[in-house]
Amino acid sequence: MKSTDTYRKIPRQARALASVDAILEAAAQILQGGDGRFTTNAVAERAGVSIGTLYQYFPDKNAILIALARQELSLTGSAVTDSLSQRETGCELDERLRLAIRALIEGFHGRQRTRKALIEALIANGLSEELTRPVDEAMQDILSNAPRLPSGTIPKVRPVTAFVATRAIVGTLRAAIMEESSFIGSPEFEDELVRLAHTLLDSSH
Amino acid sequence: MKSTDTYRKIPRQARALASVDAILEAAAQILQGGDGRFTTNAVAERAGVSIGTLYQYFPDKNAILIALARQELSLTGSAVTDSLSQRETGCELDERLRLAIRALIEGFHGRQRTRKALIEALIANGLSEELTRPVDEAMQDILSNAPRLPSGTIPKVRPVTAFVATRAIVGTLRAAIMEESSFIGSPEFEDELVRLAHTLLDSSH
Amino acid sequence: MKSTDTYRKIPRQARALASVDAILEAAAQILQGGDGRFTTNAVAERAGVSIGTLYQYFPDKNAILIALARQELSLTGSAVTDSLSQRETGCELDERLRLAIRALIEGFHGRQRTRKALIEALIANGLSEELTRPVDEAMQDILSNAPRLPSGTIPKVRPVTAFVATRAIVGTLRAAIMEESSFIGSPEFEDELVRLAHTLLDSSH
Amino acid sequence: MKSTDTYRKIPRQARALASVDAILEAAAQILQGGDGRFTTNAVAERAGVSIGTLYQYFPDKNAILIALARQELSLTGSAVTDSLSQRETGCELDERLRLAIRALIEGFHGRQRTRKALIEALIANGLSEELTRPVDEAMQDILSNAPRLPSGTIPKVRPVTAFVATRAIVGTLRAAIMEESSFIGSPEFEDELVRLAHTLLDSSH
DNA sequence: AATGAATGAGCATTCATTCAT
DNA sequence: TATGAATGAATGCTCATTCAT
Repeated sequence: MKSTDTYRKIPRQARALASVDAILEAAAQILQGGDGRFTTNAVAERAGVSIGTLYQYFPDKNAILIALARQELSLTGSAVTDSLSQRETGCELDERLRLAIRALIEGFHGRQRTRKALIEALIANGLSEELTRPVDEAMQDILSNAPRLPSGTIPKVRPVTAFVATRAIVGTLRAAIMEESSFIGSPEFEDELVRLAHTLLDSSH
Repeated sequence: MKSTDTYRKIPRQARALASVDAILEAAAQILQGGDGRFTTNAVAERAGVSIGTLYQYFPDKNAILIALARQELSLTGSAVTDSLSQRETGCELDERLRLAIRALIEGFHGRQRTRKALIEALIANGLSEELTRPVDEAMQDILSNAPRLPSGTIPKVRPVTAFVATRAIVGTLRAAIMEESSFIGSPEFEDELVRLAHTLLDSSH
Repeated sequence: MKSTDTYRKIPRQARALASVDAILEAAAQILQGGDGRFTTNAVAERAGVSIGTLYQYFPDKNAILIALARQELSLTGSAVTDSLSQRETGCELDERLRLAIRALIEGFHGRQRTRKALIEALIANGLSEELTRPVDEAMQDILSNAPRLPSGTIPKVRPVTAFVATRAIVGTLRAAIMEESSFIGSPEFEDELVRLAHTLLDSSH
Repeated sequence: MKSTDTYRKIPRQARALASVDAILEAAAQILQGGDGRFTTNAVAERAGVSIGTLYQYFPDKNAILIALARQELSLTGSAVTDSLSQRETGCELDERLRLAIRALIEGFHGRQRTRKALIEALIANGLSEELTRPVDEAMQDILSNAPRLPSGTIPKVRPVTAFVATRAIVGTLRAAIMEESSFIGSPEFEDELVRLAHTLLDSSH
């Protein structure tokens, strides 16, 4: 039922690349539509591609979902770790943290309806781990490569703490998306999340 | 698309009540099974009841899911608000908060696999709001009936803060369940959540 | 599939009669409603009677339909033949014919929606002969007991002619009902049908 | 409830056309069979086609019925109007009328059992208007394009008259089919209908 | 007699996937 | 490579009818 390989064949030619892109874009659009119409045939049709071609590049329906999820969420993870691993001297810890949170919010912000549908679709197809994995990886990354405190010491963060902190933040963001909350764009929302994030670092005291 | 009424007819005879219970129990078991076998026919069969009987009490498939969700999660919400609204003199704020968190964790704790599957099924069937609603109601409840601070003043909690706080806690719990994390039973987990919860009350400073 | 006996048991007690009446009335009402909700359970419920009781008096669903059809259409046939067989001297043939047509129209006129639904239901349940039979019987009746012409001779009407004449008239009425035509109440409509009926008698020239 | 579009997709390949034909032919045969077995699965099976293929070309069960009805009755309407609109000089009015009636009868004549079942099926599925529509259109056509009288004047036919005339004729034909009457093939039957039809034209006197 | 809970065969429809062209 | 016709297992749901109470 689960597809381990995302792509059936690596598309080499320009034409093939265009097809894959069209398929993913079509998938995103249909997801955005919101009606329960996310079928392989519908995706192919919207992509202007035959259903046969679709199956040339994706072994099954889930593969499309996974590919789309990776595309949509990859920025997110890297943006956060990038922000956190910045080592420019002038950059205060507080500021770096805020930037990371901001990157995270922005990552989740765009194409909100698509993301909501994507999350639902992933879960509906038994691929919820596909959602938690990147979060966990980011967390591991942060833990092993944590930003130094002003004192220069590396904070010792317990696994539980890390778990709760990451899930709390991502869970809040996910809830905001799923409930189509208008908070998500506001500065107060960012403030609250930053405050939440401090929990992570303050726990080492 | 959505089923507003959970039950089609109120069961009067003992026989009927037994049927409804059997159906819900069968639903829980099948969900627990984890295969994508949650079909009305499968539920009826496992309940030892005909498909017709099933539909005598539930207007459609979703209604079963909703009824099960309410049964499984109702304790949760009320347990929390009960804990929070305790006004025994000797009971410190900290203690009350901890009790509320504990109630929440315990509500989510039992039958973990069933709950995970239930959550997935609710989302897969477009009923994700059924998950957020009780949380939101609890939040409203807390907001309008907040525990007094030691000083005797009622803390003014902004909506954003309340939103973030509730979603952070529930999001963490949900993640713990979905990832089948072993943290969920540990005291440290509870500690971390309590610390998180303080964020809500401390925001009025 | 077809029910030859309309009633399972002849209701003797007042209570039983009331039940039967209630059931037929409920059936008529539901038919009138027009939504495809004509189910035995729905009829029983509307009649304020249990489904078991319904089956005490009607062997199957079709029996209800047939009983209702006979009740609704019996007047029609007899009214026509009554009109046609009047032998009062002062009554001109033309006048008698008009009265017969009028009786027919009036028979079809009331409870138009119910009749339409009844016709549809009868056909849908393979009971279309239940509709044609009374017409045919009336025709036989007329043929063997035709009104005398002014000259005192009995007109010789060929079977084909009788067939066409009766079907033309009833067919027109039925169409008017099925199409919910507003013509059905107008005097011109009556005039036209009378003219049509003359075909029958004039054919013997 | 009603299917406005008869076809879901227009068949392009020869294979597809063959499928559609097979489905319609199978539908006709099953209808002819007379058992209440007109199910989509039965049609597909008899057509030697998978149920999926059936639904590729027909949006729902009713669409099959409608398509079949149009195929079976289309000739009818056009044949009549063709006959009526003939303007060859040598052709008398009487003759043209007779030809029209003959076309109508022939249209209804063939495959009598299929037609009976088709009519029943249309009505049973709430598509009775599908039966009256072509008649009404033909009537409108005749009204606006009536054959000239010998005198050269265009007869003014009142709507009621047209209604009664068309319904009388079609109603008679329908009755003949539904009752499986043997009259339908006889010359006398045609004569009677022609006489009936004269009613329409003679009404302008 | 009346009740109403239970039954289950049966049906319309969907959609991921294949494969001949 | 691309196409799209074909597949068919699978599913949600209805409703006439029975029978224990």
